[in-house]
Amino acid sequence: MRIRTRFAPSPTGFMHVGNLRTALYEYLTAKHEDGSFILRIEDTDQERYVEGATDVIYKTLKLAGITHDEGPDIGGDYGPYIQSERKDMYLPYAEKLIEEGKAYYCFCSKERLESLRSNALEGSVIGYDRHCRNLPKQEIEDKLKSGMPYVIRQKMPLQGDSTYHDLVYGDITIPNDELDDQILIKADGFPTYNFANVIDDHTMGITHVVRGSEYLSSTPKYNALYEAFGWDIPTYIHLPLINGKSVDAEGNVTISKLSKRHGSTGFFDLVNEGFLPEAIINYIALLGWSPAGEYENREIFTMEELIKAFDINGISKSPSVFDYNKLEWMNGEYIKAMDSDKFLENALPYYQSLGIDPSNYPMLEELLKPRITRFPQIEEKLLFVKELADYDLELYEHKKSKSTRESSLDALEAALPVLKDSEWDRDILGENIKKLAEEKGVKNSVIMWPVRIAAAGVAVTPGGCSEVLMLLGKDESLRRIEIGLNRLKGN
RNA sequence: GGCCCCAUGGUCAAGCGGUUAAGACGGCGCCCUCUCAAGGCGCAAUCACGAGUUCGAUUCUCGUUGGGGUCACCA
Repeated sequence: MRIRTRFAPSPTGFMHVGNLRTALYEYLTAKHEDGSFILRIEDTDQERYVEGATDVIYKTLKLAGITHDEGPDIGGDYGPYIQSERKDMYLPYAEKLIEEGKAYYCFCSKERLESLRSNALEGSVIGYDRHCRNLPKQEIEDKLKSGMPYVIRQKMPLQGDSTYHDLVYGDITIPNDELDDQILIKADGFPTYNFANVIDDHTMGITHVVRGSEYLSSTPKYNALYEAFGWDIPTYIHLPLINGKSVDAEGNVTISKLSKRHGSTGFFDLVNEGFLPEAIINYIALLGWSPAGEYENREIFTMEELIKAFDINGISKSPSVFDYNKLEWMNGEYIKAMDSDKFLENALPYYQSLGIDPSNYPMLEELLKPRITRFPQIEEKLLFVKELADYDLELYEHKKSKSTRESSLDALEAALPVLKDSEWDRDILGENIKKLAEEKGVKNSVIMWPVRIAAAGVAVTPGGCSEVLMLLGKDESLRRIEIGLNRLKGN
Protein backbone atom coordinates (compact mmCIF):
# COMPACT_ATOMS: atom_id res chain seq x y z
CA MET A 1 0.00 0.00 0.00
CA ARG A 2 1.28 3.46 -0.90
CA ILE A 3 1.86 5.68 2.06
CA ARG A 4 -0.35 8.72 2.32
CA THR A 5 0.38 11.44 4.85
CA ARG A 6 -1.22 14.80 5.30
CA PHE A 7 -0.47 18.20 6.66
CA ALA A 8 -3.58 19.67 8.19
CA PRO A 9 -2.92 23.18 9.41
CA SER A 10 -5.55 25.62 10.47
CA PRO A 11 -5.23 28.93 8.71
CA THR A 12 -4.06 31.29 11.40
CA GLY A 13 -1.86 33.41 9.17
CA PHE A 14 1.23 32.29 10.97
CA MET A 15 3.46 29.33 10.26
CA HIS A 16 5.29 28.30 13.37
CA VAL A 17 8.55 26.45 12.82
CA GLY A 18 7.10 23.62 14.87
CA ASN A 19 4.26 23.24 12.39
CA LEU A 20 6.67 23.49 9.55
CA ARG A 21 8.77 20.71 10.96
CA THR A 22 5.67 18.56 11.32
CA ALA A 23 4.86 19.24 7.68
CA LEU A 24 8.42 18.40 6.71
CA TYR A 25 8.40 15.07 8.52
CA GLU A 26 5.01 14.23 7.05
CA TYR A 27 6.39 15.01 3.64
CA LEU A 28 9.56 13.03 4.20
CA THR A 29 7.71 10.06 5.62
CA ALA A 30 5.63 9.85 2.48
CA LYS A 31 8.32 10.71 -0.05
CA HIS A 32 10.89 8.35 1.36
CA GLU A 33 8.52 5.57 0.42
CA ASP A 34 7.43 7.27 -2.75
CA GLY A 35 4.06 7.99 -1.21
CA SER A 36 1.71 10.95 -1.38
CA PHE A 37 1.65 14.04 0.74
CA ILE A 38 -1.69 15.77 1.08
CA LEU A 39 -2.52 19.28 2.20
CA ARG A 40 -5.81 19.76 3.98
CA ILE A 41 -6.92 23.06 5.42
CA GLU A 42 -8.69 22.72 8.74
CA ASP A 43 -10.84 25.77 8.87
CA THR A 44 -13.68 24.57 11.02
CA ASP A 45 -13.13 28.11 11.75
CA GLN A 46 -15.78 29.70 13.92
CA GLU A 47 -14.63 33.28 14.50
CA ARG A 48 -11.00 32.67 13.83
CA TYR A 49 -10.92 33.29 10.11
CA VAL A 50 -7.87 35.28 9.11
CA GLU A 51 -7.66 37.01 5.76
CA GLY A 52 -5.04 35.55 3.47
CA ALA A 53 -4.07 32.88 5.93
CA THR A 54 -4.25 30.00 3.49
CA ASP A 55 -1.92 31.90 1.20
CA VAL A 56 0.62 31.98 3.98
CA ILE A 57 0.43 28.21 4.08
CA TYR A 58 0.88 27.83 0.35
CA LYS A 59 3.74 30.29 0.25
CA THR A 60 5.50 28.68 3.14
CA LEU A 61 5.33 25.21 1.69
CA LYS A 62 6.43 26.47 -1.69
CA LEU A 63 9.39 28.40 -0.35
CA ALA A 64 10.31 25.51 1.89
CA GLY A 65 10.30 23.12 -1.02
CA ILE A 66 7.60 20.92 0.47
CA THR A 67 5.30 20.12 -2.40
CA HIS A 68 1.95 18.49 -1.85
CA ASP A 69 0.44 16.01 -4.25
CA GLU A 70 -3.14 16.86 -3.42
CA GLY A 71 -4.65 19.94 -1.90
CA PRO A 72 -7.18 22.72 -2.22
CA ASP A 73 -5.19 24.56 -4.85
CA ILE A 74 -4.33 21.59 -7.03
CA GLY A 75 -7.18 19.18 -6.39
CA GLY A 76 -6.97 15.44 -6.15
CA ASP A 77 -9.16 12.37 -5.94
CA TYR A 78 -10.14 12.82 -2.34
CA GLY A 79 -11.44 16.39 -2.28
CA PRO A 80 -12.57 18.77 -1.22
CA TYR A 81 -9.44 19.56 0.75
CA ILE A 82 -10.86 22.40 2.74
CA GLN A 83 -12.77 21.33 5.78
CA SER A 84 -15.44 24.00 5.58
CA GLU A 85 -16.35 22.60 2.16
CA ARG A 86 -16.80 19.16 3.66
CA LYS A 87 -18.97 20.19 6.56
CA ASP A 88 -22.08 18.37 5.35
CA MET A 89 -20.39 15.02 5.37
CA TYR A 90 -19.72 14.80 9.09
CA LEU A 91 -23.20 14.82 10.62
CA PRO A 92 -24.37 11.61 8.92
CA TYR A 93 -21.40 9.77 10.41
CA ALA A 94 -22.33 11.01 13.86
CA GLU A 95 -25.95 10.05 13.37
CA LYS A 96 -24.93 6.61 12.30
CA LEU A 97 -23.13 6.22 15.59
CA ILE A 98 -26.24 7.33 17.45
CA GLU A 99 -28.32 4.70 15.65
CA GLU A 100 -25.84 2.09 16.67
CA GLY A 101 -25.91 3.26 20.26
CA LYS A 102 -22.31 4.41 20.15
CA ALA A 103 -23.09 8.08 20.50
CA TYR A 104 -25.84 10.18 22.02
CA TYR A 105 -27.48 13.58 22.03
CA CYS A 106 -26.45 15.77 24.91
CA PHE A 107 -28.55 18.71 25.93
CA CYS A 108 -26.40 19.99 28.73
CA SER A 109 -25.92 23.72 28.61
CA LYS A 110 -22.53 25.34 28.60
CA GLU A 111 -23.45 26.80 31.97
CA ARG A 112 -24.02 23.37 33.43
CA LEU A 113 -20.69 22.14 32.13
CA GLU A 114 -19.04 25.23 33.48
CA SER A 115 -20.40 24.72 36.96
CA LEU A 116 -19.48 21.06 36.73
CA ARG A 117 -15.93 22.09 36.20
CA SER A 118 -15.79 24.76 38.85
CA ASN A 119 -17.42 22.51 41.42
CA ALA A 120 -15.03 19.69 40.77
CA LEU A 121 -12.93 18.94 43.80
CA GLU A 122 -9.20 19.21 43.69
CA GLY A 123 -7.79 16.10 42.19
CA SER A 124 -11.11 14.64 41.19
CA VAL A 125 -11.99 13.86 37.62
CA ILE A 126 -12.94 17.04 35.89
CA GLY A 127 -14.56 15.72 32.72
CA TYR A 128 -18.15 15.57 31.66
CA ASP A 129 -20.38 13.61 34.05
CA ARG A 130 -22.15 11.79 31.22
CA HIS A 131 -25.45 13.21 32.41
CA CYS A 132 -27.17 12.68 29.05
CA ARG A 133 -25.58 9.35 28.21
CA ASN A 134 -28.63 7.34 29.18
CA LEU A 135 -31.55 9.68 28.77
CA PRO A 136 -34.93 7.98 28.19
CA LYS A 137 -35.89 7.80 24.51
CA GLN A 138 -39.02 9.84 25.04
CA GLU A 139 -37.17 12.67 26.73
CA ILE A 140 -34.65 12.82 23.89
CA GLU A 141 -37.38 13.00 21.31
CA ASP A 142 -39.25 15.69 23.18
CA LYS A 143 -36.19 17.81 23.55
CA LEU A 144 -35.23 17.42 19.93
CA LYS A 145 -38.77 18.32 18.90
CA SER A 146 -38.80 21.39 21.09
CA GLY A 147 -35.72 22.62 19.27
CA MET A 148 -33.47 22.44 22.28
CA PRO A 149 -29.85 22.89 21.30
CA TYR A 150 -27.73 19.80 21.52
CA VAL A 151 -24.36 18.34 20.83
CA ILE A 152 -23.52 14.79 19.88
CA ARG A 153 -21.18 12.92 22.16
CA GLN A 154 -19.48 9.61 21.74
CA LYS A 155 -19.87 6.91 24.36
CA MET A 156 -16.43 6.07 25.57
CA PRO A 157 -15.56 2.83 27.31
CA LEU A 158 -15.95 3.20 31.07
CA GLN A 159 -13.43 0.66 32.29
CA GLY A 160 -10.20 -0.91 31.30
CA ASP A 161 -7.32 0.50 29.33
CA SER A 162 -6.71 1.50 25.77
CA THR A 163 -3.42 0.62 24.15
CA TYR A 164 -2.10 1.63 20.80
CA HIS A 165 1.22 1.52 19.04
CA ASP A 166 3.26 4.47 17.95
CA LEU A 167 6.25 4.11 15.66
CA VAL A 168 8.30 6.53 17.70
CA TYR A 169 7.06 6.02 21.23
CA GLY A 170 6.13 2.38 21.18
CA ASP A 171 3.07 1.11 23.01
CA ILE A 172 1.04 3.73 24.83
CA THR A 173 -1.60 2.73 27.36
CA ILE A 174 -4.18 5.11 28.75
CA PRO A 175 -6.81 4.21 31.38
CA ASN A 176 -10.23 4.51 29.81
CA ASP A 177 -11.64 6.53 32.67
CA GLU A 178 -9.37 9.31 31.47
CA LEU A 179 -11.36 9.43 28.27
CA ASP A 180 -14.18 11.90 28.18
CA ASP A 181 -17.37 11.30 26.24
CA GLN A 182 -16.05 13.52 23.52
CA ILE A 183 -18.18 15.87 21.52
CA LEU A 184 -18.45 14.94 17.86
CA ILE A 185 -20.86 17.58 16.63
CA LYS A 186 -21.06 20.97 18.23
CA ALA A 187 -24.28 22.91 18.90
CA ASP A 188 -23.64 24.94 15.76
CA GLY A 189 -23.71 21.75 13.72
CA PHE A 190 -20.02 21.81 12.98
CA PRO A 191 -17.89 18.83 13.81
CA THR A 192 -15.23 19.14 16.45
CA TYR A 193 -11.66 19.08 15.32
CA ASN A 194 -11.13 15.58 16.61
CA PHE A 195 -14.12 14.20 14.83
CA ALA A 196 -13.54 15.91 11.52
CA ASN A 197 -9.96 14.85 11.69
CA VAL A 198 -10.78 11.19 11.93
CA ILE A 199 -13.44 11.30 9.25
CA ASP A 200 -11.18 13.23 6.92
CA ASP A 201 -8.13 11.09 7.51
CA HIS A 202 -10.11 7.98 6.84
CA THR A 203 -12.01 9.20 3.81
CA MET A 204 -8.82 10.63 2.36
CA GLY A 205 -7.06 7.33 2.79
CA ILE A 206 -4.38 8.63 5.12
CA THR A 207 -2.19 5.72 6.14
CA HIS A 208 0.30 7.44 8.43
CA VAL A 209 -0.75 10.08 10.89
CA VAL A 210 2.30 12.18 11.70
CA ARG A 211 1.78 14.87 14.30
CA GLY A 212 3.16 16.44 17.44
CA SER A 213 3.46 14.48 20.64
CA GLU A 214 0.84 16.70 22.26
CA TYR A 215 -1.62 14.25 20.73
CA LEU A 216 -0.11 11.26 22.43
CA SER A 217 -2.64 11.11 25.23
CA SER A 218 -5.70 11.93 23.15
CA THR A 219 -4.99 9.37 20.48
CA PRO A 220 -7.11 6.70 22.21
CA LYS A 221 -10.08 8.98 21.59
CA TYR A 222 -9.33 8.95 17.91
CA ASN A 223 -8.93 5.22 17.99
CA ALA A 224 -12.27 4.82 19.72
CA LEU A 225 -13.79 6.51 16.72
CA TYR A 226 -11.98 4.35 14.19
CA GLU A 227 -13.15 1.32 16.12
CA ALA A 228 -16.74 2.53 16.36
CA PHE A 229 -16.81 2.82 12.59
CA GLY A 230 -14.94 -0.40 12.11
CA TRP A 231 -12.14 1.38 10.25
CA ASP A 232 -8.47 0.53 10.23
CA ILE A 233 -6.44 2.54 12.66
CA PRO A 234 -3.69 4.45 10.86
CA THR A 235 -0.03 4.13 11.67
CA TYR A 236 0.92 6.73 14.23
CA ILE A 237 4.12 8.72 14.26
CA HIS A 238 4.23 11.23 17.05
CA LEU A 239 6.95 13.83 16.99
CA PRO A 240 8.82 15.31 19.95
CA LEU A 241 8.08 18.96 20.55
CA ILE A 242 10.39 21.87 19.90
CA ASN A 243 11.28 23.98 22.90
CA GLY A 244 12.98 27.28 23.42
CA LYS A 245 15.44 28.29 26.04
CA SER A 246 15.36 31.56 27.89
CA VAL A 247 17.43 33.08 30.63
CA ASP A 248 15.88 35.56 33.02
CA ALA A 249 17.53 38.54 34.69
CA GLU A 250 18.72 36.40 37.54
CA GLY A 251 20.34 33.93 35.24
CA ASN A 252 17.79 31.21 35.71
CA VAL A 253 17.41 29.05 32.68
CA THR A 254 13.95 28.03 31.59
CA ILE A 255 13.11 25.62 28.85
CA SER A 256 9.60 25.74 27.52
CA LYS A 257 7.56 25.49 24.39
CA LEU A 258 9.08 27.64 21.67
CA SER A 259 7.43 31.04 21.69
CA LYS A 260 8.00 34.69 20.87
CA ARG A 261 10.13 35.32 23.89
CA HIS A 262 12.67 32.84 22.60
CA GLY A 263 13.07 34.78 19.40
CA SER A 264 11.45 34.39 16.04
CA THR A 265 9.28 31.34 15.76
CA GLY A 266 7.50 32.02 12.51
CA PHE A 267 8.91 30.78 9.26
CA PHE A 268 8.59 34.19 7.66
CA ASP A 269 10.04 35.92 10.69
CA LEU A 270 13.14 33.87 10.18
CA VAL A 271 13.17 34.51 6.46
CA ASN A 272 12.87 38.23 7.07
CA GLU A 273 15.83 38.08 9.38
CA GLY A 274 17.88 36.68 6.57
CA PHE A 275 17.65 32.96 7.09
CA LEU A 276 17.39 31.03 3.87
CA PRO A 277 14.45 28.65 3.50
CA GLU A 278 16.80 25.79 2.61
CA ALA A 279 18.82 26.41 5.74
CA ILE A 280 15.73 26.57 7.92
CA ILE A 281 14.47 23.31 6.48
CA ASN A 282 17.86 21.69 6.85
CA TYR A 283 18.11 22.82 10.43
CA ILE A 284 14.67 21.74 11.57
CA ALA A 285 15.06 18.42 9.79
CA LEU A 286 17.87 17.71 12.22
CA LEU A 287 15.89 18.91 15.22
CA GLY A 288 14.46 15.69 16.53
CA TRP A 289 15.84 13.40 13.90
CA SER A 290 19.32 12.15 13.15
CA PRO A 291 20.49 10.42 10.02
CA ALA A 292 22.06 7.00 10.00
CA GLY A 293 24.05 4.80 7.69
CA GLU A 294 25.87 6.58 4.92
CA TYR A 295 24.39 9.87 6.08
CA GLU A 296 25.53 9.60 9.68
CA ASN A 297 27.27 12.72 10.97
CA ARG A 298 26.23 14.71 7.98
CA GLU A 299 24.89 18.18 8.65
CA ILE A 300 24.08 19.70 5.29
CA PHE A 301 21.23 18.14 3.35
CA THR A 302 19.32 19.06 0.26
CA MET A 303 15.65 18.14 0.22
CA GLU A 304 16.40 15.24 -2.12
CA GLU A 305 18.99 13.94 0.30
CA LEU A 306 16.61 14.31 3.20
CA ILE A 307 14.06 12.25 1.34
CA LYS A 308 16.61 9.54 0.75
CA ALA A 309 18.06 9.59 4.23
CA PHE A 310 14.89 10.02 6.23
CA ASP A 311 14.09 7.12 8.51
CA ILE A 312 11.48 6.95 11.23
CA ASN A 313 13.92 5.06 13.44
CA GLY A 314 16.04 8.18 13.64
CA ILE A 315 13.28 10.25 15.22
CA SER A 316 14.05 11.04 18.82
CA LYS A 317 11.59 10.87 21.68
CA SER A 318 12.75 13.76 23.75
CA PRO A 319 11.94 17.37 22.99
CA SER A 320 14.68 19.50 21.54
CA VAL A 321 15.67 23.09 21.99
CA PHE A 322 15.73 25.41 19.02
CA ASP A 323 19.26 26.77 18.71
CA TYR A 324 19.54 29.98 16.71
CA ASN A 325 23.30 29.69 16.91
CA LYS A 326 23.42 26.55 14.93
CA LEU A 327 20.82 27.77 12.49
CA GLU A 328 23.00 30.79 11.88
CA TRP A 329 26.06 28.66 11.30
CA MET A 330 24.14 26.49 8.88
CA ASN A 331 22.82 29.53 7.07
CA GLY A 332 26.41 30.67 6.62
CA GLU A 333 27.28 27.32 5.12
CA TYR A 334 24.52 27.78 2.59
CA ILE A 335 25.76 31.25 1.73
CA LYS A 336 29.29 29.99 1.21
CA ALA A 337 28.02 27.35 -1.15
CA MET A 338 25.94 29.75 -3.23
CA ASP A 339 26.72 30.44 -6.84
CA SER A 340 27.32 34.00 -7.93
CA ASP A 341 23.93 34.62 -9.41
CA LYS A 342 22.11 33.57 -6.34
CA PHE A 343 24.47 35.44 -4.10
CA LEU A 344 23.96 38.63 -6.05
CA GLU A 345 20.23 38.17 -6.04
CA ASN A 346 20.22 37.97 -2.25
CA ALA A 347 22.79 40.67 -1.71
CA LEU A 348 21.48 43.19 -4.20
CA PRO A 349 18.86 44.81 -1.97
CA TYR A 350 21.55 45.57 0.57
CA TYR A 351 23.99 46.84 -2.02
CA GLN A 352 21.30 49.11 -3.32
CA SER A 353 20.33 50.48 0.04
CA LEU A 354 23.96 51.44 0.52
CA GLY A 355 24.17 52.93 -2.93
CA ILE A 356 26.69 50.41 -4.16
CA ASP A 357 26.90 49.20 -7.70
CA PRO A 358 28.38 45.73 -7.35
CA SER A 359 29.70 45.75 -10.89
CA ASN A 360 32.19 48.39 -9.75
CA TYR A 361 33.53 46.04 -7.10
CA PRO A 362 34.37 42.71 -8.65
CA MET A 363 35.92 41.45 -5.41
CA LEU A 364 32.87 42.11 -3.26
CA GLU A 365 31.28 38.70 -3.46
CA GLU A 366 34.54 36.93 -2.81
CA LEU A 367 35.17 39.08 0.25
CA LEU A 368 31.68 38.87 1.65
CA LYS A 369 30.68 35.30 1.00
CA PRO A 370 32.79 33.57 3.60
CA ARG A 371 32.26 36.30 6.14
CA ILE A 372 28.52 36.62 6.52
CA THR A 373 26.03 34.20 7.96
CA ARG A 374 23.02 36.26 6.95
CA PHE A 375 22.66 38.75 4.12
CA PRO A 376 21.50 41.65 6.29
CA GLN A 377 24.98 41.62 7.77
CA ILE A 378 26.17 43.14 4.52
CA GLU A 379 24.82 46.42 5.77
CA GLU A 380 27.27 46.50 8.63
CA LYS A 381 30.18 45.15 6.66
CA LEU A 382 29.84 47.74 3.94
CA LEU A 383 28.65 50.68 5.94
CA PHE A 384 32.04 52.32 5.54
CA VAL A 385 31.59 52.92 1.83
CA LYS A 386 28.76 55.30 2.54
CA GLU A 387 30.47 58.10 4.35
CA LEU A 388 33.37 58.58 6.67
CA ALA A 389 32.17 58.04 10.19
CA ASP A 390 33.08 60.51 12.88
CA TYR A 391 35.03 57.78 14.52
CA ASP A 392 36.73 57.64 17.87
CA LEU A 393 40.50 57.96 17.64
CA GLU A 394 40.82 55.05 20.00
CA LEU A 395 40.17 52.91 16.97
CA TYR A 396 43.78 53.43 16.06
CA GLU A 397 44.90 51.70 19.22
CA HIS A 398 45.08 48.03 18.43
CA LYS A 399 47.29 45.71 20.39
CA LYS A 400 47.35 42.85 17.96
CA SER A 401 48.47 45.10 15.15
CA LYS A 402 50.97 46.82 17.42
CA SER A 403 49.34 50.12 16.70
CA THR A 404 48.99 53.20 18.87
CA ARG A 405 47.86 56.71 18.01
CA GLU A 406 51.45 57.81 17.76
CA SER A 407 52.50 54.97 15.51
CA SER A 408 49.40 55.53 13.46
CA LEU A 409 50.30 59.16 12.93
CA ASP A 410 53.74 58.13 11.73
CA ALA A 411 52.32 55.43 9.57
CA LEU A 412 49.80 57.64 7.84
CA GLU A 413 52.35 60.34 7.20
CA ALA A 414 54.69 57.83 5.64
CA ALA A 415 52.01 55.97 3.74
CA LEU A 416 50.27 58.92 2.16
CA PRO A 417 52.95 59.74 -0.41
CA VAL A 418 53.51 56.11 -1.17
CA LEU A 419 49.82 55.59 -1.81
CA LYS A 420 49.61 58.72 -3.92
CA ASP A 421 52.25 57.29 -6.22
CA SER A 422 50.93 53.79 -6.19
CA GLU A 423 49.02 52.05 -8.88
CA TRP A 424 45.55 51.29 -7.51
CA ASP A 425 45.59 47.53 -7.47
CA ARG A 426 45.02 45.27 -4.55
CA ASP A 427 48.29 43.38 -4.78
CA ILE A 428 50.42 46.30 -5.75
CA LEU A 429 49.02 48.37 -2.91
CA GLY A 430 49.79 45.55 -0.54
CA GLU A 431 53.32 45.22 -1.80
CA ASN A 432 54.01 48.90 -1.60
CA ILE A 433 52.83 49.04 1.96
CA LYS A 434 54.88 46.04 2.88
CA LYS A 435 57.90 47.63 1.33
CA LEU A 436 57.29 50.74 3.37
CA ALA A 437 56.97 48.72 6.54
CA GLU A 438 60.19 47.00 5.78
CA GLU A 439 61.95 50.31 5.24
CA LYS A 440 60.66 51.56 8.55
CA GLY A 441 61.44 48.30 10.27
CA VAL A 442 57.92 47.68 11.55
CA LYS A 443 55.34 44.96 11.11
CA ASN A 444 53.05 45.30 8.14
CA SER A 445 50.12 45.73 10.42
CA VAL A 446 51.60 48.87 11.95
CA ILE A 447 50.99 50.53 8.61
CA MET A 448 48.01 48.60 7.42
CA TRP A 449 45.90 48.96 10.50
CA PRO A 450 45.86 52.75 10.63
CA VAL A 451 45.49 53.07 6.88
CA ARG A 452 42.47 50.86 6.92
CA ILE A 453 40.97 52.64 9.92
CA ALA A 454 41.54 56.05 8.40
CA ALA A 455 40.00 54.95 5.13
CA ALA A 456 37.06 53.12 6.63
CA GLY A 457 36.41 55.01 9.82
CA VAL A 458 35.10 51.80 11.33
CA ALA A 459 36.67 48.56 12.47
CA VAL A 460 34.29 46.32 10.60
CA THR A 461 35.07 46.01 6.91
CA PRO A 462 34.71 43.16 4.48
CA GLY A 463 38.42 42.87 3.80
CA GLY A 464 41.84 44.06 4.79
CA CYS A 465 43.67 47.30 4.14
CA SER A 466 44.25 46.99 0.40
CA GLU A 467 40.79 45.69 -0.17
CA VAL A 468 39.22 48.60 1.62
CA LEU A 469 41.35 50.97 -0.45
CA MET A 470 40.20 49.22 -3.58
CA LEU A 471 36.57 49.42 -2.62
CA LEU A 472 36.81 53.12 -1.89
CA GLY A 473 38.88 54.09 -4.87
CA LYS A 474 41.99 56.17 -4.96
CA ASP A 475 40.60 59.66 -4.57
CA GLU A 476 38.24 58.85 -1.76
CA SER A 477 40.85 56.79 0.04
CA LEU A 478 43.43 59.53 -0.07
CA ARG A 479 40.90 62.11 1.01
CA ARG A 480 39.94 60.03 4.00
CA ILE A 481 43.50 59.26 4.98
CA GLU A 482 44.30 62.96 4.97
CA ILE A 483 41.35 63.59 7.22
CA GLY A 484 42.58 60.89 9.54
CA LEU A 485 46.03 62.33 9.52
CA ASN A 486 44.73 65.74 10.47
CA ARG A 487 42.62 64.37 13.23
CA LEU A 488 45.53 62.47 14.67
CA LYS A 489 47.57 65.64 14.60
CA GLY A 490 44.86 67.14 16.70
CA ASN A 491 43.46 69.47 14.09
C1' G B 1 -3.58 17.63 40.80
C1' G B 2 -4.92 12.87 37.55
C1' C B 3 -3.04 10.64 33.28
C1' C B 4 0.74 10.14 29.35
C1' C B 5 5.65 10.83 27.60
C1' C B 6 10.78 11.96 28.11
C1' A B 7 15.94 12.02 30.53
C1' U B 8 23.99 11.34 27.23
C1' G B 9 28.28 17.93 27.45
C1' G B 10 25.46 24.83 27.35
C1' U B 11 22.54 23.13 22.56
C1' C B 12 21.56 19.30 18.48
C1' A B 13 22.95 14.35 19.18
C1' A B 14 25.49 8.87 17.99
C1' G B 15 25.23 4.75 21.13
C1' C B 16 20.86 -0.02 21.17
C1' G B 17 25.32 -5.13 27.84
C1' G B 18 31.94 -4.91 27.36
C1' U B 19 33.63 1.82 23.48
C1' U B 20 39.65 5.93 25.11
C1' A B 21 31.18 7.46 25.37
C1' A B 22 31.26 9.53 18.02
C1' G B 23 30.14 13.97 15.27
C1' A B 24 28.09 19.13 14.85
C1' C B 25 26.95 24.20 16.90
C1' G B 26 28.66 27.26 20.64
C1' G B 27 32.88 28.23 24.17
C1' C B 28 38.15 28.45 25.08
C1' G B 29 43.33 28.24 23.37
C1' C B 30 47.06 28.20 19.61
C1' C B 31 48.54 28.99 14.43
C1' C B 32 47.92 31.81 10.08
C1' U B 33 46.75 36.69 8.69
C1' C B 34 46.43 43.10 5.29
C1' U B 35 40.79 44.13 10.24
C1' C B 36 36.25 42.24 12.94
C1' A B 37 36.45 37.88 10.23
C1' A B 38 37.24 33.54 7.33
C1' G B 39 40.62 29.26 7.50
C1' G B 40 43.78 25.41 10.09
C1' C B 41 44.92 22.80 14.61
C1' G B 42 43.83 21.66 19.50
C1' C B 43 41.32 21.76 24.47
C1' A B 44 37.46 21.70 27.98
C1' A B 45 32.62 19.82 28.70
C1' U B 46 27.83 14.62 29.07
C1' C B 47 25.65 9.28 30.66
C1' A B 48 20.27 13.18 36.76
C1' C B 49 20.09 10.03 41.37
C1' G B 50 19.14 5.35 44.05
C1' A B 51 18.19 0.30 44.05
C1' G B 52 18.17 -4.12 41.44
C1' U B 53 19.26 -7.94 36.96
C1' U B 54 24.12 -9.39 35.15
C1' C B 55 30.74 -11.67 35.29
C1' G B 56 29.87 -6.65 33.48
C1' A B 57 25.51 -1.40 33.01
C1' U B 58 25.08 4.91 29.51
C1' U B 59 22.47 0.66 27.52
C1' C B 60 17.57 -3.88 30.76
C1' U B 61 13.82 -3.43 35.32
C1' C B 62 11.81 -0.62 39.37
C1' G B 63 11.74 3.69 42.20
C1' U B 64 13.14 8.94 43.07
C1' U B 65 13.99 13.55 41.06
C1' G B 66 13.60 16.78 37.06
C1' G B 67 11.38 18.35 32.45
C1' G B 68 7.51 18.33 28.82
C1' G B 69 2.55 17.27 27.21
C1' U B 70 -2.61 16.71 28.12
C1' C B 71 -7.20 17.04 30.69
C1' A B 72 -12.64 22.68 25.92
C1' C B 73 -19.09 23.05 22.10
C1' C B 74 -9.91 25.51 20.25
C1' A B 75 -7.65 23.58 16.46
